[in-house]
Amino acid sequence: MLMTFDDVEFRHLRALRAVAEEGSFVGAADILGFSQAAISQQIAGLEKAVGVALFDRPGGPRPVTLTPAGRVLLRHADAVVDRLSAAERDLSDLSSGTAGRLIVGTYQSVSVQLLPELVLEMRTAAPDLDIHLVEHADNERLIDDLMDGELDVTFLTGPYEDNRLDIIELGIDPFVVVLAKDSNLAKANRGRTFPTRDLIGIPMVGQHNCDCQTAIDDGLRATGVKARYVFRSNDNGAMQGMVRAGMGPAVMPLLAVDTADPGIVVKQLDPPLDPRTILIALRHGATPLPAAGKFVRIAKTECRKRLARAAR
Amino acid sequence: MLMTFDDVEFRHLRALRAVAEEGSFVGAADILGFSQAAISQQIAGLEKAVGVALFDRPGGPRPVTLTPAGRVLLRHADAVVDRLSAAERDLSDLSSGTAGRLIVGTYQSVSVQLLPELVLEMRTAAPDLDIHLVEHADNERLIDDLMDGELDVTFLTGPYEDNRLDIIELGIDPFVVVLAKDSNLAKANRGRTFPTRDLIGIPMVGQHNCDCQTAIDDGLRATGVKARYVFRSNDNGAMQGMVRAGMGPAVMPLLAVDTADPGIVVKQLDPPLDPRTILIALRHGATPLPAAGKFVRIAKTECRKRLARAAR
DNA sequence: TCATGAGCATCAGTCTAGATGATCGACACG
DNA sequence: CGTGTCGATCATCTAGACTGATGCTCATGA
Repeated sequence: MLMTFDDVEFRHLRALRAVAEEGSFVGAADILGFSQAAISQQIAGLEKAVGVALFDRPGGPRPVTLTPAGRVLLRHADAVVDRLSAAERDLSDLSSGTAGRLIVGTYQSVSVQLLPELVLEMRTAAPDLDIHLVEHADNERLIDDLMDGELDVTFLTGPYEDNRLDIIELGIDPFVVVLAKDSNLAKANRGRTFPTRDLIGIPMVGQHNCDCQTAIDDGLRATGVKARYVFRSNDNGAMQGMVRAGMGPAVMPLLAVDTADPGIVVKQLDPPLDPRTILIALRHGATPLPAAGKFVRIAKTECRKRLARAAR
Repeated sequence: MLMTFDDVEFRHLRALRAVAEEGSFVGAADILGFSQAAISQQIAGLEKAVGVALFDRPGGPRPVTLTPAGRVLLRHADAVVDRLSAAERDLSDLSSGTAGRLIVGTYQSVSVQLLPELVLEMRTAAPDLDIHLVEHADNERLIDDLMDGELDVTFLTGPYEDNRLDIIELGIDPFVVVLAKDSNLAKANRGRTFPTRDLIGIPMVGQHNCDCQTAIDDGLRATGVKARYVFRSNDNGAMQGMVRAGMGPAVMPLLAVDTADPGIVVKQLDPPLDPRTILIALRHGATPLPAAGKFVRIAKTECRKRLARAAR
C-alpha cells in the first residue's frame, strides 16, 4: 500500500513520543493504553508514511533508539503536540471569556459615566482579558466596525433598528436639564421637574453638532424651544463646569451628568424630550466572543444600577 | 459519545482549513476530495471534540463563517500543518544527506592531507550540509564521542577492532622516510627504497609523543633502530620544513607528507614498518545519518585516489 | 406568494483502518 | 543451553469514516 507523509496522524506522533521516551514499544503501549502490537503497527505505519526508519531495534531486551530521522521527526512531533495543547488552552481561555482580547465600541456619553465602572467590573471578572475601547461619534461608524469584525460588541444610541444586529436595550437615558445650583432658574423651580418651555430665549450650554445634540435640538424644537448656545463643548466636564459657572443651563443625557457635583441641580424636563435608549449590539447570526457575551451581561446589570443611582 | 480534545485528528484540521478558506462545506469537500457529508461530519466531530462551535452556519446559500473559537483554532491548525510540512522538508533533506549537520571525527594525519579535499568534495555534493570537524589525538576519544552521539562518523587509525563499531578500511597508509633532497642520505640512496637500518644513529625529526609516533618508534625499534629526535612538532608542515632545512630525516605516514614539496624526497622503508590503516567508523547497529553514509562513500573513493597519487 | 436552487444536517449502509491476542523469532543473560 | 524479554507478524474483529439519499432552511426571483 502506498503511503505518503499526509497519512501521518496524531496517533503516530504520540506513539513516536512515547516510544522515544520509554525506549521500548511495550513501555509505550502501557503509557498509551494500547497493546504492544498496536504500537508496533503504528510505528511501522509512521515509518512507511515518512519513508525512513525512525527507530533502531537492536533485538532482544535492549532498548530501541531513535535514528537521526527519528530525532528530527520527534522534534517536530513535540512542537505539533505542544501546539495542540496551546490550542486547547487558548480555546478554554476563550470560552471562559477570561483571556484574549475584547474590542468594545462606545460613544461619548457612555464612555464617560458608564464605561469606567463597567470596565472595572469586567476586569475583576476577567483579569487576563485585554479590553480595547474604540469610540465613534455616531452609530453608523460603530456598526460598520462591528460588521467588519473590528469590534466584538458595541454600544449604540437608540431607538435603533438593524436586522444585521442583535440589539439589547440596556436602559433609558432621559434628557435632563442641568442648572447651576444658585441660578435664578434653579431658584425659580424647586420641584423635581422643569418646564421645558422655560428654556425659551435662555442662552444655553451645549455640545458641538453631533447625533446627540441634534436629538436634543429636535426635541426642544418640538416643544417650541429654539435653543441658543453661548458655549459648546464635547467634553461633558467642561459643559458642566460652564453651567456651574453660570454660563447657562444645559440639556444633557442623564448618564452624561456627574450628579455628584454639588454646584449643579438636575431636573426632569416637562414635557420630557423623547429619551434616547442605551443599546448594546452584537452581530446577528454570528456566535459572539464569549467575553463579549459576558460583557453584555455585566453591562445589563451595571447599567441598571447606574441608572437607578442617577435617577435619585 | 464523549469526545475530548485528544480526539482531534489532522483530517479535522484539514477540513477546518478548507472550509474556512472556501466559506462552504461543499467547496471544502471538492478541494479535499470528499463528499459534503464527510466534511459535515468531520466539522461536527471537531466541534464535539473541542467543545465549541467553530462555524456559524447562516443557512441557505450564505457562506459559513468562523466563530471566534474557529479563528483561534484555525491559527493553531495552520501552525500545525506548517510544522508538518517543515518536518517533511527536514526529513527529505536529511535522507538526501544534502542538508543538516554532519559531525566528523578526525585525527592529525587525516586532517591535514585527506580531509581538505574530501570536505571540498562533500560540500559540492551537499552544499547545504553543515560539516563540523572534531579532531582528537587518539582513537579512544574519537570512539567515545561517536558512541555518545557527539560524532556522526569518525576516522580511526588501524588496525583496530571494536564490535560496537562498523569499521570500513579506506586504505593503507605506509610509513615512509622523508629526506631533504640534497642530503647525503638522499644522495646515497637513489632507489625507491631506503634501508631502515640506515637511520641508526641519525638525528631525526619527529612528532611529540602520540599514538602515531609511538607506532613509528615501536616499528623502528623492531628493526633495531633506536630513534633519536632533534626536533619534534605535531605540525606536519613544520616537520617537513625542518627536514628540508637539513635538520634530519623523518619517518611519517605517507598521507601526512606533502609529496609536492620539491625540497624533499620520499622513500619506502626496507624493511617496511607495519603500516597503519585508515579506518572510518560508524556506530554498529545504529542507522547512520544519511549524510554520514554519503561521506563514507565519498571518503572511500577519495582516499583511493589520494593514496594512488601519493604512491607515485 | 410561491417555486427554485443552493447548502448543511442527518441517516442507514458499506467498508476499511486500526486494535487485539496469539504466536514466532531474535537476542542477552545466567 | 535454557529462559525471559522484546518486537514483528498474522488472523480476526470492530469502531468509525465515508457515501448517497433525503430533509430542512433560507435567499432569490418570477
